[in-house]
Amino acid sequence: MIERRKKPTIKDVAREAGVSIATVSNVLKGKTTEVSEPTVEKILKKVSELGYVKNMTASALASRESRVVAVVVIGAFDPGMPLEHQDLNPFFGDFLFRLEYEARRRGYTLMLYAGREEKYLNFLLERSADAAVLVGINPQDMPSVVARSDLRLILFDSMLDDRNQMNVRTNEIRGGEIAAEYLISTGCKKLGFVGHVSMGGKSVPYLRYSGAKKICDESGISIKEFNRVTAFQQGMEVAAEILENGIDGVVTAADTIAAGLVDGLRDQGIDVPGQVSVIGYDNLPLARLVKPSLTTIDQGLTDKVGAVMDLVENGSPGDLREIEPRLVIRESTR
Amino acid sequence: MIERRKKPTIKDVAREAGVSIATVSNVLKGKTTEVSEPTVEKILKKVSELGYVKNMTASALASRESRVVAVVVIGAFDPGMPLEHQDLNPFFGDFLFRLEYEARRRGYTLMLYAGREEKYLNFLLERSADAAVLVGINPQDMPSVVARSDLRLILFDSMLDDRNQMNVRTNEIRGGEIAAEYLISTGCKKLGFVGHVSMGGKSVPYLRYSGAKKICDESGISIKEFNRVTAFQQGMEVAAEILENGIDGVVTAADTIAAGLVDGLRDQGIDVPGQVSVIGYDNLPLARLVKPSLTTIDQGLTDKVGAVMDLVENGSPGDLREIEPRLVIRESTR
DNA sequence: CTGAAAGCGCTTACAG
DNA sequence: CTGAAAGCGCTTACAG
Repeated sequence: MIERRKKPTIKDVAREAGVSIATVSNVLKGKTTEVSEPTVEKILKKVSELGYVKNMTASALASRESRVVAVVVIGAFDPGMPLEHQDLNPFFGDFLFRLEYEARRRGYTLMLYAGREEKYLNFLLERSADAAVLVGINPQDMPSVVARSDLRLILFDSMLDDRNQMNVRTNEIRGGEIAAEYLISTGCKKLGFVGHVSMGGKSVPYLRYSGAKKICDESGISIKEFNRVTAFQQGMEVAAEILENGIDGVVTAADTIAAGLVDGLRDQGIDVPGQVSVIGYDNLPLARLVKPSLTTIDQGLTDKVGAVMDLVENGSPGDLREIEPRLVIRESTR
Repeated sequence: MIERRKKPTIKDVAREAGVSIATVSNVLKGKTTEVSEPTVEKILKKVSELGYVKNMTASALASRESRVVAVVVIGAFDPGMPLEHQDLNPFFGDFLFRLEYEARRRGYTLMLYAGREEKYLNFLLERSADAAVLVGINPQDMPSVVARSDLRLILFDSMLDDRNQMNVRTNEIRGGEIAAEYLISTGCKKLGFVGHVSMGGKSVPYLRYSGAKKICDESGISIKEFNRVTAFQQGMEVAAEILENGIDGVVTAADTIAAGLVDGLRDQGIDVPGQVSVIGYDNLPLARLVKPSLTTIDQGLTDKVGAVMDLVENGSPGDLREIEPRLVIRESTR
């Protein structure tokens, strides 16, 4: 590399300003009440003259505060699959960029981990983040070592209540209820639910399903579940089964599935919403964009991301922030 | 927080193993040739007994190697817009997750910056990353301070040649050529190009356009440009203009635009590809998923991400890795 | 109000 | 083959 001037350190600033590095350090972190006005001015002047920027690595080591938030997303991306067959749920990108914005606004930087389960432990332990956000984590994916470390752990959309962790999620049962209520109110007589329900009570899709089922039971309407992973393709493939079962209203666990289902139904010559109503989940940007645009459940992502950062900054073990979902009516329902 | 055992340090390992911390450090970084077999065994045993994990912050400070790669993505996300109107190009998510996988495979962690231009300078300077990947950066977005710092800079899909930086990109001109050649070979008589061409020769869309134009000129076929930002909505809105101009083959600068255009054309009762052929760019997962599925230009993302990490590890200033694009034929062309 | 000094947990010549 | 010591660039009581 080309010869370059070394980056100035706090020592350089101190020397130039004729003060000690302790004083510079105090000024830099805004403890200006403890330092006289002229000294502050002198230091700030030198800081900008020299183009000094604090070395966060050194700061983190000394203060034990890194202002880094680790984000762990498991299973969003399957390295075993060729890229062209990856079907990354756009939710993860939306979530990440939105969280990054909120984090930076508050002076934090995001570190990303998106590998497979077994290995995120080391990542969390060796990178001294102030907090870690675990997205969609299952109990079996959470090594007890992590649960016991002194890292602030924030579980996002996870079904793992533990008084040592913090949780942010949407009221998923209510989301399922809202979806079913709306379909029934628009005249649907036989409902279906498409999502990854096989994992039972601890999974998000299952909770959405159980909310929908509760409403159906109360209304004397039948609901049939179709166990499918969150992916466009899976939604598409389930279309035939929906028809065979004479279903006229479908609650899905994700907009991606719903978009696939709508396409699948259209391929079979079925009119949506004329013959079958479909309701998505998440209110992703794509929900507006597909044809017909999707009626969906907004999971309140903006609020959730804010809640995550609130907990990063001021949360206590056991804290739970549950956001209420909201129905967004578009064209895929009657 | 609950009372917890402190994390063991290299000192604890050294004490337990009865050696100096220097020896432990050597063993941990695989310099086992310099240490006797029994000592290595003894140390490794204690490491796993104590559950010792290296503190990368301290390691980075001492060695000046953080094994962190900073990723800077400008303008993918607009914080000023409400989330439900965000139209984040899924490309960014795909790119990020794919790069994360490749980085982790090689022992690196990703840090993300996705804010606005002016502020990424501090981020880059205060977080001592080993290298920074700047995605789709324009000359005016690159402060000279960054260009001059001793950070390894890798420009991705950027049009900023400088012998101090490294570059990874697709041969964009060739991509445009391939697209136009194919449309013409299938019988299209009048072409259109939709993309953000207004920035001229230094922008990626413009290069794609100029490749297409070159082929058209050689074949005596006309091509009209439609200046649109990369977004589904924009593709949709341009449909009417395409028809007014009697165009029967469209090259686009992105799959998202192409998907919007196809929907827009269908809304107007036009058959794709029967009446108008449309060709995308990027070969995103969504290109397979929309109806009709998109013929598109694969930009070789897997190769590009590999090239990025090659440069992070072994690149020299001025290095350029240019990946050749590839035509992927699906249903949106004749 | 300001500074000297110890310390954060590592790495790196260098001496033996 | 192994260890003592200095140092990375900060922060933090504490003394004056």
